[in-house]
Amino acid sequence: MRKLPRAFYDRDTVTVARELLGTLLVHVCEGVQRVGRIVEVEAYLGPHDLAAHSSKGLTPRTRVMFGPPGHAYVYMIYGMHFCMNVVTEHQGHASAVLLRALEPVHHVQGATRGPALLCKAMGIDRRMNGHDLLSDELYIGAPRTPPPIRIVPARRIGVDYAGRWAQRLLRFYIKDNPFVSQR
DNA sequence: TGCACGATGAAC
DNA sequence: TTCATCGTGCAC
Repeated sequence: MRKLPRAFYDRDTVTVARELLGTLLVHVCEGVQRVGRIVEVEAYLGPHDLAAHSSKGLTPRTRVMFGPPGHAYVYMIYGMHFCMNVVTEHQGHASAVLLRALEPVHHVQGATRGPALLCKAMGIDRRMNGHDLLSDELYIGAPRTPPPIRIVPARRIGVDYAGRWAQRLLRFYIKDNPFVSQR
């Protein structure tokens, strides 16, 4: 499988978010290669985006978002779940794409509709925070023959506190795909 | 040093 | 609609 190069991530975050749809997330964990097709994502544009964690500035938690593109930003939410992002754009821009739902492809067990369920099913936790996505353990690949897809823009989930930023259509999912999260 | 709250999910 | 559960960021 063709591993997405650094240059893929080092672009406009909305472009990266849209083009991530249909690609394959791969995590090799304890000898097991888990693969899932990305079917739903959200773009977080940077410190000016009040829904983005990086809007709090450079802190120990948001450090990875401020780093170079093509790395995993994994954080704990509600004291019990993990969510995975892909860092985008050049160093210091502090933007990322949240992976919200997967379609199981290989060695994926359990529900994958929702950012925390996705991480659980793929075996991704805080240990993967800051991990390079050009590594052999965790990466995203392009399918050889990507099927045509229709992309639907929507409001991001759970960011009502972000004022007008909550209204922006920065969530994207594959139309009619049954693995897109409900809500 | 304390405290309110969250890019969620599941149960009721 | 409520709750589980804890790291973060910010107030004091």
